[in-house]
Amino acid sequence: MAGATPTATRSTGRSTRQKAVIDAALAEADGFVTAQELHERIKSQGDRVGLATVYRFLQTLTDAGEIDQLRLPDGEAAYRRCSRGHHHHLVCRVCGRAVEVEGPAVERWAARVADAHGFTEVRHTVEIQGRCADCSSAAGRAERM
Amino acid sequence: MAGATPTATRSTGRSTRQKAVIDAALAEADGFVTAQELHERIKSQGDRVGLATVYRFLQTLTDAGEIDQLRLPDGEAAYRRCSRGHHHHLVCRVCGRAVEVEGPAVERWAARVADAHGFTEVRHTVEIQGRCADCSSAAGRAERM
DNA sequence: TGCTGTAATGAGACCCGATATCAATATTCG
DNA sequence: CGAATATTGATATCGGGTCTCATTACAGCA
Repeated sequence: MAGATPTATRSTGRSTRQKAVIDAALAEADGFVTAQELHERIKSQGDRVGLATVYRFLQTLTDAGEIDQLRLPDGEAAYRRCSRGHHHHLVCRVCGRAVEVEGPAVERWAARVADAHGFTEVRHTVEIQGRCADCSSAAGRAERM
Repeated sequence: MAGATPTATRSTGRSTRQKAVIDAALAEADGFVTAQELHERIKSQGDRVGLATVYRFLQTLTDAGEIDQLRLPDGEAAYRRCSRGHHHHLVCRVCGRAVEVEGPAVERWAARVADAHGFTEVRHTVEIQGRCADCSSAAGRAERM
């Protein structure tokens, strides 16, 4: 654990202790984490980083394209280190578990459709929500209010 | 056991003037609208419906599957009347013009991906944003402020 | 190496979307 | 018609996320 990543200097501004901590916590986090969760995680590690800084750095990383941001069903933002370039997410609306999926077909479709309508500088958002296997087999529709 | 919830048709409850107004406003709105926009729209029509009621009814309709709820990039919730015909939108990020597009290929892709991961009760959201032909030929960088 | 300009930090105020509260009101049904 | 109760709505409240601004720390320069 002590093996703090050397934190390579990125194009995200000056190198600071806080950025290194956030970066490491993000790396350790398996799956998606919200800014608040990340903040808690850091605190429980004994480190101290302001919540605002967590939000700021996550935003910076998102802008730099180094992490991926998505919205949980309730609108809260979640982040994850994105391994590859462009991909989409399949999110369980019950437990929030997310799976990264790729869709070359979708990319082509989007590009084709946009082009056909004369649109440029195109970006698209694809979110698939459902109920994952675990949440389906379990008492899925126990209570619904 | 216990009295199996009749559940029959837990429609949208009693019929009230407010629900009719919201429903009508939702029908007039072409594309997506947020709860607040809908509330404003209703007020400017001379009708009076509480904001809480707008939120409540939109939630009810969403639960009943009569409208679709999606999240705007900033996390705000937007709603759209869910017509039997499923389609998506191509939106110009400059002038806001929207074009309805269909994508059978995307539907199949989404279904296949979800199935491959064991997800059920799947729904998906696809939004394509770009700069339309008019806004491309015109001023280049008129980013919003 | 020490100094200095400036980006970065952080505690808390603040913003705003969404929900909860609860008395008053409207709707449905016997 | 009148009772039972679902619904409404003004407002309080909640919570995620951003902004402010004095303080701190990084990095380049002499």
